[in-house]
Amino acid sequence: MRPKLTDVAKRAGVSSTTVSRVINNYGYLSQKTKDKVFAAMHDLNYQPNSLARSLHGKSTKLIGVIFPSITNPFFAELVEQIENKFFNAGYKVILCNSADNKEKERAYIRMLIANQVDGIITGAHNLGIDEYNKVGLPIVSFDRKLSEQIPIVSCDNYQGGWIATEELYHAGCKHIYFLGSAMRKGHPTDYRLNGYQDAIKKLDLTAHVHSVAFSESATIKSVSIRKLLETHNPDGIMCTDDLTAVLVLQMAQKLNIRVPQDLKVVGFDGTKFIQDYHPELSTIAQPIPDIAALLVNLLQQRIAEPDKKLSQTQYVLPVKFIRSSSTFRL
Amino acid sequence: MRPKLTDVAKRAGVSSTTVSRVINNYGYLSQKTKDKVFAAMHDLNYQPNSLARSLHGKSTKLIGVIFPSITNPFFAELVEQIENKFFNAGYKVILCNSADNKEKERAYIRMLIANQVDGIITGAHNLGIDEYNKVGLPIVSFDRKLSEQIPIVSCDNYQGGWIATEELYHAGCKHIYFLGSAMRKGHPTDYRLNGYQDAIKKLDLTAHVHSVAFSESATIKSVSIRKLLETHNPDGIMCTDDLTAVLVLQMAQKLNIRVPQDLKVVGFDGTKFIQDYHPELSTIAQPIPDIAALLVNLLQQRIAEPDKKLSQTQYVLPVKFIRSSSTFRL
DNA sequence: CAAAATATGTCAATCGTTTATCACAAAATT
DNA sequence: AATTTTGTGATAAACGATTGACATATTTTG
Repeated sequence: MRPKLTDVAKRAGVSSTTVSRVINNYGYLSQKTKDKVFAAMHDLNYQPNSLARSLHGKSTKLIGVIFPSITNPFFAELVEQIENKFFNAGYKVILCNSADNKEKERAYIRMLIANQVDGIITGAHNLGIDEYNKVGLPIVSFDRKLSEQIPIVSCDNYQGGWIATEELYHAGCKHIYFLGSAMRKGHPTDYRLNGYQDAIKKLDLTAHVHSVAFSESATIKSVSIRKLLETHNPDGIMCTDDLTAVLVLQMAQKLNIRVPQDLKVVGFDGTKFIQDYHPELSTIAQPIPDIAALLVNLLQQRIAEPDKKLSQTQYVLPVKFIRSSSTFRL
Repeated sequence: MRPKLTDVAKRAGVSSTTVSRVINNYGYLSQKTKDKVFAAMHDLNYQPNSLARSLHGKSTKLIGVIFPSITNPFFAELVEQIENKFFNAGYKVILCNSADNKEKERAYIRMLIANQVDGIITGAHNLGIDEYNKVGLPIVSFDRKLSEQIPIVSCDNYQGGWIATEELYHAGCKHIYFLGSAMRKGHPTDYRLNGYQDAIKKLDLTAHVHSVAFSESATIKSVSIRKLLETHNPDGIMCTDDLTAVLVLQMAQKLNIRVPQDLKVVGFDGTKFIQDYHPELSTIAQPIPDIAALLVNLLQQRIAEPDKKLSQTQYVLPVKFIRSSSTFRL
């Protein structure tokens, strides 16, 4: 059996009250007693049972982090940074992969509530606003409006769409296509689409929106991309994410379309992973470390003062264009 | 305040004992009472406090999953599958990224113990055997021997190293290099190296081991790879992981070395990610779904019967060679 | 119709820790 | 020498749910 507080007390030859005082560092304590107690804790390899502490009222220091998946490098990097920052702040992260599944997301939220987490960061987008509203816990959302009470952090998706389009134009493209999941109401890619559309209008070009669901497999996406490349004649494509952009580059090579001469491609996300392993791709980079830091800070604030009125509900962080050889001949 | 059991009882007009009986489904219960209680639970959006339940003796249904990082697609896919399987079995996963940091790993283990997790799956390799031995919890290890009491699951690393070498040889290579992190005692890549060395010996070739630390950044690895390609003259390289292999392909292209004509490359891991986004890479594929399933099953067994003698301590799963255009001209 | 099975309630102990209250010394300060 | 500060202990009530013991209905069954 795991040692408990009374075992430590016995071993140290003090009362259990004293041990608790040492652990929680309150009241009057002599250095001598502290040392004795710490020694006993060490000898027994004692860890206070956090269930019991939390049950009494102390917070659990547990955070639920819900994202659709972690196999997408963007989410992986974001989640890893979030996890790291929370670890440094003494929190533990329960990983929840919602897998774009409404039921799973709902089940996760129930589970998180049951486990008395201190707060939730969610980057999943399946549930309705009302469901999130009645959670009754500090929540911070990534990239999607959930309710008036829930702060949202995102990059400047609109600006990203705009810049990508403009960059393609300045690189000489006249037939610029938008490729990605379009028209899922409230979805962040919508803003990227808006940015694209407005830029196209300003540039006096025609908009071409080619839709592929974000959740489709790479193979299916590739088929759709092949069709796009073969039947239409794009000279520029802005993709709503880097992985789709990589598939475009792949297909272009297969079809002997020269990049960037005949076709220019811009991605979106700009993970460290893509920069390392697909340095040829021009992309709109989201500031992942900043996003993670802000999400974590905001949630900690909400935890500290749950009832404080939100001074701001939207936090939009700037994106950065990374120019590389998929748009620009070096 | 979150509703508690007594609130449900009050609302349903029954005793708290009855509510508990409904929740835990024991004793005699009429359908009518059950319905009333469920309705009350639903109305109040009640979730039993799992801290209290666990404190009483019920298990926490929490599992600690420790891996160095999740930005590596291999770990991401493995962790995602592990998380999924545990979710389906009613467990929650606490994500622990050890970041190849001994102190962090130690801190995580203490934290997991304090949180009364039911068990741990670890794919991190920093701590000594004795530290893992005194954890006193069901543990299953991925790819590394931790102690006699801890089952290990891994793919057949030796066989993988052997096959990769043989495939390069049969594709015509005479100067086959081993590229990866070598010589970290007890590390899984050692077995891959052994496989390589034994195959080289059997084929009457000379072994060339080029070492790059797994943990180095992509840029530093690339510098090392450039040197390898420029100063030695490999016509075949077996890499200890796919990402390193991708860097080799990148550098080969930059140096105008034709693949597979002048240089053939084999990776290791064979994630879905690499197959989708680097289909040109030949690789030794680890059976990720099987590994995940086995890890989860074994841990569940250990949790169910912690004192049962281990019938087997090593589980080695077969690897599969995936032939593609980095070794074979299509 | 008596006995057994079913259905619900009351009460109290328990899990391991926190924390408040009271008590009592010993040490430090007036 | 009297008072305050400091250090420690004993006791008990929480936290929220579980569970066993026991009591008491109501329904079913032979």
